[in-house]
Amino acid sequence: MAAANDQQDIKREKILEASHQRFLHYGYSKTTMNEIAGDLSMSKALLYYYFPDKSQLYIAVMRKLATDYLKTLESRLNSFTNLKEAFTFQVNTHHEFIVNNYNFFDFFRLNEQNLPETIWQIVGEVHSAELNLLSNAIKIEVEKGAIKPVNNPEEIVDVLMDALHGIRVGAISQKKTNFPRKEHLEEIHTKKLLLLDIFIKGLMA
Amino acid sequence: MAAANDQQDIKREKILEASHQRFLHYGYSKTTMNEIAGDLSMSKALLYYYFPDKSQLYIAVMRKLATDYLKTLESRLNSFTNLKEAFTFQVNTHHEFIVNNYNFFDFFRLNEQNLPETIWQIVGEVHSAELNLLSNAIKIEVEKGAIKPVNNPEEIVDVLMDALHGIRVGAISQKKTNFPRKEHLEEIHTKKLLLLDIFIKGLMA
DNA sequence: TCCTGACTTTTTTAACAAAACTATCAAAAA
DNA sequence: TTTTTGATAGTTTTGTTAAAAAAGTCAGGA
Repeated sequence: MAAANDQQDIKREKILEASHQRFLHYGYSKTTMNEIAGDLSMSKALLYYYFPDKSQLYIAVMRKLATDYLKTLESRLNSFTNLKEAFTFQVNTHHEFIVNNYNFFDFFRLNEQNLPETIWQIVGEVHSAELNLLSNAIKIEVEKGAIKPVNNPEEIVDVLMDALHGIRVGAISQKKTNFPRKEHLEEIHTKKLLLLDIFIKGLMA
Repeated sequence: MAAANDQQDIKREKILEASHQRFLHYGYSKTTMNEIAGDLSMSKALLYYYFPDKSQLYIAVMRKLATDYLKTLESRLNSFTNLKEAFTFQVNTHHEFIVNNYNFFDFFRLNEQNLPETIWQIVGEVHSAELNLLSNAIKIEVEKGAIKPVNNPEEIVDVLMDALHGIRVGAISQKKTNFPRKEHLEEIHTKKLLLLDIFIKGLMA
């Protein structure tokens, strides 16, 4: 029984890997179930044996990415001594995550409206996990007496995350697709670090 | 000659007003040239005598709004004694502007991609005017010795404006239309003031 | 120079068929 | 009994066309 499940899990894992590659290179809408099946030399029907439908498959991949991302954050975030390092680590990790999976998220760029609810659920989970981790970092600093008491850390972090999210490139701030282009990610990252620097100073003040 | 032009200008102004009302209530795509002409009891053809086409008409209205908005900012912005008041005034004025013209901008919500280039030009102009006004406010503060020297005020203000722009509502930060709903504007405004508060402190530090 | 009614051109909408893809299922293989 | 597949059913996307609506033009009148 355990062996059978192991086998299943391995196969599920293989499917997730192949799907991830396809989604990463071609995005959601330009990837067909036939292609994924073909990559694995299996029939399309088998995919449906392991996953209920295409969107669930995509979501499973996304959930895996999200879990890995959060694991990375979690493992290091409370090991930092000062607040700035912790936040910088978050910004850097986030940047890396986006760069590495840029095409994967074409789903968001294209389908901007009406995405499956589960997607937003994952986004929400990640967001609140980040929010928890970061506001916790603030609380620890407060307890250590490193910064003066903050009445609502969650609110602060929420604003900061929105602000970071708002960083765009170029003078024409809201132009075009709202989703940053890949070639701008580095510039955006730099601007985020600048914002973070000022924001942290503002918190300490 | 002057009289003739005055007459023309008055009529142009009337057309702009009527168009503004229509665009404000019904948005760009749900407003027809026939309706605007009807409001003014004139023929549609006359509209085309004064404006080359519908989008130019819309743009003219937008340019007027932008000019008024900037005039408001300009007139008061260098009369403030401290930086925080100046920036707060900007945020408040911007908020008011958006609230008062919310439906006017449905053009942006719907047509998200491929807007006429001129629109982005206006957006760009407003953006850089704001950027100038605000970074000037910083420079003045520096000269007065109120805050310590800043090596690149424009960059700072650019980041701040992006950050403010990024403020969204609710935990699920990037959900839905990317354009805030009207009922969320107040909450967003409050969050912006919070961000501004921290940011300014960070600048002073 | 300002204005209009009638006209032309372009865009939007609706209906529908063809193609592409998702999803299902009975049955074969392991 | 679990895993796999070929055949096929169902759905979404794409392409086509015709009608309606709106944008845009123009010759001519005041």
